[in-house]
Amino acid sequence: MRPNDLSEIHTLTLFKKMDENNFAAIIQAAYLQNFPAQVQLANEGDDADFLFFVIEGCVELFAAANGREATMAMVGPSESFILAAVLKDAPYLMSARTTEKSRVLMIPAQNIRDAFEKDEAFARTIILELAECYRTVIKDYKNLKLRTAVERLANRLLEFHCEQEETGVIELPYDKKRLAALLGMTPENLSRAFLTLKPYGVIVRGSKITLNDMKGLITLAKPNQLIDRHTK
Amino acid sequence: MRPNDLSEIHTLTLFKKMDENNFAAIIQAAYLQNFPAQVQLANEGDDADFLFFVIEGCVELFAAANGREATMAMVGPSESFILAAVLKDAPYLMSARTTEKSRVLMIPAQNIRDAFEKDEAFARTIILELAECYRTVIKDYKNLKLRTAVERLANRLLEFHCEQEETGVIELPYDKKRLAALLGMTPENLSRAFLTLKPYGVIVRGSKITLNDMKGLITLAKPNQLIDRHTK
DNA sequence: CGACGATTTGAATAGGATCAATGGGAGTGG
DNA sequence: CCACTCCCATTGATCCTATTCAAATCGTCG
Repeated sequence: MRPNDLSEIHTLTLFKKMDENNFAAIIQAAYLQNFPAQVQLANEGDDADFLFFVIEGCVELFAAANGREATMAMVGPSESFILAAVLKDAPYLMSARTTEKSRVLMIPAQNIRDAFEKDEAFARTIILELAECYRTVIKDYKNLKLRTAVERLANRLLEFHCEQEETGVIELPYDKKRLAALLGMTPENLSRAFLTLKPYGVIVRGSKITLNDMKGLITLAKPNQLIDRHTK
Repeated sequence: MRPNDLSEIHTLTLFKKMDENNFAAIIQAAYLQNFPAQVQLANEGDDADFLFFVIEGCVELFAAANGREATMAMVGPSESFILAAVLKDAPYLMSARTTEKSRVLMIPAQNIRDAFEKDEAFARTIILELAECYRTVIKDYKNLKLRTAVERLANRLLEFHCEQEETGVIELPYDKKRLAALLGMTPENLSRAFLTLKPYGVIVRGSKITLNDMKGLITLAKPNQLIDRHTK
């Protein structure tokens, strides 16, 4: 592992306040790997062998049952995934795959559990991280239960806008197929939802989306602090 | 607070391994109250003032937006709710109301946060509790995304059956309106879903449900360890 | 008994899903 | 550089599920 990588990893929320020795032990056991797109990193139902962090790139969390598949979340740089399974030493509830070329940190689950036994500060940090993850899922769940497909799309566009430069132009961070799955609809339906948003100043050209009527779009979307990540 | 109540509370997962002094401090600050049905205990958006435990009865967690309302979960005896908001000192993401006469333990949020700072064993217990809550929501989310309404109902019936005596007869623990909301459908649709299950041996009489064809029902429901609470 | 809310049933509608077919880029190989 | 191919995305048509609105029925509690 290069020193550069190491210092970057040390700035991850989960490790910031960690005791140096424990951090060193974890790093020693960890793998930092580059993966191409479409590599499956974890498989629903398997025992939790690793805790993962996306360092660069993007990972899709998904689940399958009854011949259907659903995208549960997209994980971006500096975010971890499947922390709960690792802590509980339980099977993964979701599978994970890269959606693009990605650099991923993998820490053996046992090392995480050891550290959490030994290192009090680490345990407290984990709590806050877990609590945040929990609240995020609750928000996603509310989003799905309380909004129509078009509303979900509108709010997602507003989130992308906030995450990016707020220039009025968005670049979709992954393809529309995945966006559709994430929003809980089919690709066909996503296309139609974009059409529905046209009167609200939403212009689609490939993966570039232009928002010409923020006010109108916001009126339609009714973003909500208790559902959406972005504050406004 | 009566000694009986006290010992019962001490057996709650969260407090079992807690240091006696810290436990005493928390109990001293706590309120154990009886509420009639339909009392709202927490309000979405308010700051988290209390951590709640249902001791007896039942509490509905719900959320509202855009003129719609969604039931998120039902909380039964010995279970806590809104732990994450309390730990993060953040606004509640859900509201809570009793659905029947209930006995509820309320612990001021600050006392929980203090204990979590001081008591290492408590902090570790909280992690496992939080991780479990997290996994539960993920399961609920998968349930909603991967199953049709009828499948959700069938699996819920199987869960009730496991929670109760497995005698082939279920007593619904709350009214059908709420069951429908929990399953993400309208009451009308729930009625129709019950009709759909008739060929699978599901007989409805008021709040009593008879399951005459477990095998058939299970074939339809396809219960799944990675979604449902009951194991089989 | 009467009133009210809960539940069921019926009919019409809307929102999404599915199936089928077409258009459009991005990458490959000549 | 261009043609080809493949996959993604769009569009159209149809189907199906679930919601909505309306009305009847059932049950429970005063």
